[in-house]
Parts: sequence; C-alpha cells; structure tokens
Amino acid sequence: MRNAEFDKEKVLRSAMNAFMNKGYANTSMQDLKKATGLHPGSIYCAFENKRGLLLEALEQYRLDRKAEFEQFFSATERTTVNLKSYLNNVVVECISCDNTQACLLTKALNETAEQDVEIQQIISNNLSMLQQAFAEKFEQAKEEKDISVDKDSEHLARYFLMGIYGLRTFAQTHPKPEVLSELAEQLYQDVLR
Amino acid sequence: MRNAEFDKEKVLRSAMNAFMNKGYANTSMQDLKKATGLHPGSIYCAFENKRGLLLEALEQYRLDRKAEFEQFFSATERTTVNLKSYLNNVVVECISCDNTQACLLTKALNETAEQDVEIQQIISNNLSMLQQAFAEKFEQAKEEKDISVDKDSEHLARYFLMGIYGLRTFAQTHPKPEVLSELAEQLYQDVLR
DNA sequence: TTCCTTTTTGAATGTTCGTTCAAGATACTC
DNA sequence: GAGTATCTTGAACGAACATTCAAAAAGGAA
Repeated sequence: MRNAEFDKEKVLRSAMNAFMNKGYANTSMQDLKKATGLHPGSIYCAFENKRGLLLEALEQYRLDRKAEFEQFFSATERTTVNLKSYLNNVVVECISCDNTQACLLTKALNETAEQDVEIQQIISNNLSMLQQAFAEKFEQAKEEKDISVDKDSEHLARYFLMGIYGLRTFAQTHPKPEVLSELAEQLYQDVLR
Repeated sequence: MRNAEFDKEKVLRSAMNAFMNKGYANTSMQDLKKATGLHPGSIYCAFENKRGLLLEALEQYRLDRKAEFEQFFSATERTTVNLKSYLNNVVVECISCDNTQACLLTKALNETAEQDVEIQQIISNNLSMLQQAFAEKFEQAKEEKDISVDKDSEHLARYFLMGIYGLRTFAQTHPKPEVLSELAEQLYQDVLR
C-alpha cells in the first residue's frame, strides 16, 4: 500500500483557479501541471482525465461556496444585513481583478453551454441549490419583518441571483468600482422593497 | 482582377453562429469550414486567421444588433413600450434554445476575459455603446413623462443592461419560460418605477 | 530487510489544432 | 483570346493538445 502524496483539496483549488482564469477549453494539461504541481500521469491516475478534474473541482467549489455562504449568514442576527454583506462581497470579488474571480459555475456554464449536458446539469443543480438557499434566507427575513410577507421568496431569490449574474458579467467590462457598488445597492433595494 | 465569390455578410453571420454555439476556443477551423462553406485557405486569405474572423464577426454582430435596436425603438411612439418589447425579445431569444442564442458579446467576453486585451476592449466598447443607446432612450422616456425626471438615465441604463446580462445567464440553467418572463417583468418595473 | 502494491515521473503516443502553400480555377483587362 | 492578377482548393505542416505507459520511487506489511 501507499497513499497519495498530494493534498487533494489544495490540488482541486489550484485547478479551480486555473479553470477560472483561462476557461476549461483554454486550460491545457501543462497549465494544470504548473498550477497543481502534479504530473500528467498523477492527474490521470487521480481524476481519470481533464474532465474528471473539472468535475471534482466543481464539487470542491460547491463545498467552498457553501461554507462561505453559511459564514456570511451567521455573521449577524439580521438576515438582511448579512444579505447586504454577501452582495458587497460579490462586488469586492469582482473589483479585485488581479485574478479573474469570476464564478466558476457561471464561467463553466457559459462555456459548456449545449455541449456537455452532464456538466451543464451539475452546474444548474448547484445554482438551483444556491437559489434555494437564498429563498430560505428571504423567508427568514420575512419572519424578521424586514421584507413584506406578501412577497414570494422564491421569486426574490431568482431575481437576486439574476442580479448577481448580471453584476459579474458587467464587472468584466471593467467599470469603475463605484458603478458596481451603485448597481449592487440598487439591486439590494429593489429586492428589499 | 477577380472578386471574391462568397457573400461576406453571410459568411460572417455563419461564423458568428458557430462561435456562439461552441465558443471561440472550441470552434475549430473544421467547424468554421463547415459553417461558412469556405476552405481554410479562403478564410486565411480573407480574414488573416481565426482571430481575424472573430474580429470581423464581432463587428458584423455590432451592426446587426444596432439595426435590431433601431427597429425596436422605432416600432411605437412610446419609448417605454418599445423598451418592453426589446426586453421581451431577449426573453424569447433565450427561450428558443434550439440554437444557443447567447449574445456573442457576453459569450466572448466571458471566454476571453483577461486573455486577449484587444478583444476585451472591443467588446467592452460595443457594450458601452449599447449602454449609451439605452441611456438616450431613458432620457427620451423622461421627456415622454413615463419616467421620473430625477432618475439618472445613465444609472438606469447600466442597471437595465446588468439585468439583461443576468437574464441571459439565468436562462442557461434552463428555467421554465414563465420564470424568465417574470424576471423580465420585474426588471422592467424596477427600472420604470 | 524484503516484498508487494501503489504512486510518481516524464518521455512517447496519436490526434487534432491553426496555419501555410503550391497548384488549379476563374474573372477581369487589354 | 491571351495574359494576368486574384481567388479557390485541399493536401501538408509543425505545434500543441489530451492521454498513455513503462520504468523508477516509495510507502506499508511481513
């Protein structure tokens, strides 16, 4: 017997970043070798192939983002305050463009559209789960009397998520940071109204 | 002397569709040969290389979309009504997923992010022009008393465009058509409010 | 230590990519 | 109708790609 030497989570996060930077198709095995420190053989041994690496990277991304989500929404007692923080964080991520911090999900979704049905499905499911999580938070905000009870939480969640998608794409045109903040603020108000 | 045999506009629209379907990196010269009907040599003769073809396709896309824009906004006298039609058309485009009718601009923007600065710049400029065009329409809607004069047209235009980006990305998760219509309706109301 | 199993290594593989090019075809000029 | 300039054709090119594999290395069990 012999165990693998590398730290799988670290490798997956490196791969994640590589994919986010250049996109799946444009990231070569050489890029992945450089990013992960693993030789081609090891990658194929551990993940079957490049696509398998993407699949596992997507799963790691899901876990990481879930943890981040829960962290944001346990910051204060007021759900709406946490929602605002979450949104501000999206803006901050968008602005810090030293490394393209596009969401791996939307990036891969855009790229593999209509090409790889299985990956498409996985990404859609992940995004649905995020949407559902938002819906629960909106429900919570209703209980806290910060949102009118006659609003549909599911609809709010969809709209909010749509806004985040839009924000991320808008950010790629490199607008001034204030512009992004302004848009986020408007989105927040439109949702809370 | 001898003129080229092919119809440049047709070729560019075919290339446009190919790029929209599979993305720039994933569209091979073979795909382009099949889509345009042109042999590699002709493509290289006319457009220098694959990237050159993308550049010209982007320009054709800009022209086509500009014409479409003007058509929508000369349909009725009420700017807000035309705005609604425009937005509904985005939804219709998103729904008719027989052919991925993602916007070439946002698709290419997502893909070439941080990789090809020149293309990035061209796309950003095109999107800015669209944004500016929307701002003018919002200004017009103010004159028609359909929008409060104390709103900032530029801000509205940015927000509206952000919504469209979001709508397009959201559509890629294949939601029910009604959901997209609902989101578009909400966006319209938030902007008009 | 010895043996066995598994991982690591990196060169080699066949394929596909974008690109080139020389030969053939074609339309315009005179 | 001959000459010429340009376009079309499709085979050929080197480069880069994802992937494989056999040899080397190394951990775990005895």
